[in-house]
Amino acid sequence: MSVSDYSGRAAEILDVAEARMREGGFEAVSFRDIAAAIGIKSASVHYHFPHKTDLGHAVIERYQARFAEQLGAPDDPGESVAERISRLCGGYHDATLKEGKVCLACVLGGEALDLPKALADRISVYFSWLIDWTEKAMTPGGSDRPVADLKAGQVIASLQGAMILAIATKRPELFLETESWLMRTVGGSGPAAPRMRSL
Amino acid sequence: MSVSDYSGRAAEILDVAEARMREGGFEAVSFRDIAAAIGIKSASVHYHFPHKTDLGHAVIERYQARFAEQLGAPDDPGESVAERISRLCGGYHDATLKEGKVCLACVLGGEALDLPKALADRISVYFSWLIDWTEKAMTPGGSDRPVADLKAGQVIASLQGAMILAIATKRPELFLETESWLMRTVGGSGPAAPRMRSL
DNA sequence: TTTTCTCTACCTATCGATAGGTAGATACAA
DNA sequence: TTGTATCTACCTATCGATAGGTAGAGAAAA
Repeated sequence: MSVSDYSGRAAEILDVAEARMREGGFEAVSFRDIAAAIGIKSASVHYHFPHKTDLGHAVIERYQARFAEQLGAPDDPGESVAERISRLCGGYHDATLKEGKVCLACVLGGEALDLPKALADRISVYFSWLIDWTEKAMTPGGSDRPVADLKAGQVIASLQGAMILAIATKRPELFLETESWLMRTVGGSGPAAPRMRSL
Repeated sequence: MSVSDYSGRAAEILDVAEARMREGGFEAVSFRDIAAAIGIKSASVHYHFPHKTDLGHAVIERYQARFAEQLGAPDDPGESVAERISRLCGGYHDATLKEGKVCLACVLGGEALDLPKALADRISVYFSWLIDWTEKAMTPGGSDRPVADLKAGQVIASLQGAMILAIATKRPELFLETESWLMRTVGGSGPAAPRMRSL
């Protein structure tokens, strides 16, 4: 049982908090909003998450755990680089085009300088973890150096930046062009044929 | 006299508002904060900018005008692509490493879904303008198609994303690797030799 | 005298947070 | 089986702080 397994009310609260956070950042989350959305009182939200920082921290923690599960292992030798990068892009793709929202870390990263220190630190950890995953994912099994003349940080930066542009301008092609470019550039040289996702 | 020429109190107010906005987004700006920072009363801020949306709009307007001046013409035939892209990167470079803050559009873009409509629309216009500038800048004089297998939107997305990563993780190299990659990839094939900025 | 700017003195709404209480379930001993 | 205790999951009511915004007076320059 991980620290990020929530059920019942607590999970409902985190769902609403995460959605609000991805729309307007940490300051856009309010105990009253959450309570009203669920149909309880704000004091009950405080029962589950005493301080706002606790709530924010739990949201990020669960978010990363869920994404990690979705991404899977970055170093499974039975898998091609293309398959891994396809899963990475898929996460961003769904967030941008299906959910129509920017990813959590993107919003919080933008306002990191104004976040409670605990949250700013947690976001920093999230980014480092994701870059680390991507670097491993870009390294083909049996090799010791990543594919492509592109660092893992650049891959993540491209996805995040494209996501913001696409959402803010309501022009999904601004994300799609980055996604297909990444699949060509980073995912194109794995041992297995790139299995393109349906776009 | 442009709409973005402000002086005296109004300019002071915009300076503080812009700084706060770049740290914590639109919601982090408050009339009381601004007034206290300058040494006047919040009602006086309302005199210059009646509503918060007016203030936000003026900040973006002035921000774009200043950046446009810094970028110069994207189609001066006497200039290489490298020189133009170098100026573009330079703007982001200074914001990230000298000012230590994410750029304005980046923060506001992240919370675009929660912004007053007038501001969300204005940010969208800003992004479209910047992508347009970059597309022109990537097209060498006398040619009709851009240099490099990279669209203008991807260049901006990379810069913005790298900026967020660098600030949120306090790892400037995450920005620098994108900057030098862009100079190699996009700026490297202009008629004049790429004049590298001091990094 | 009119315009420009800043002031004092408010307003209402909302924020995160706390105190204190309660209904219901569970557990355990007499 | 009854009485006591404890825990969970909420509740109402309220706190001080802060948000954006307004009315009207005062000062100073044109």
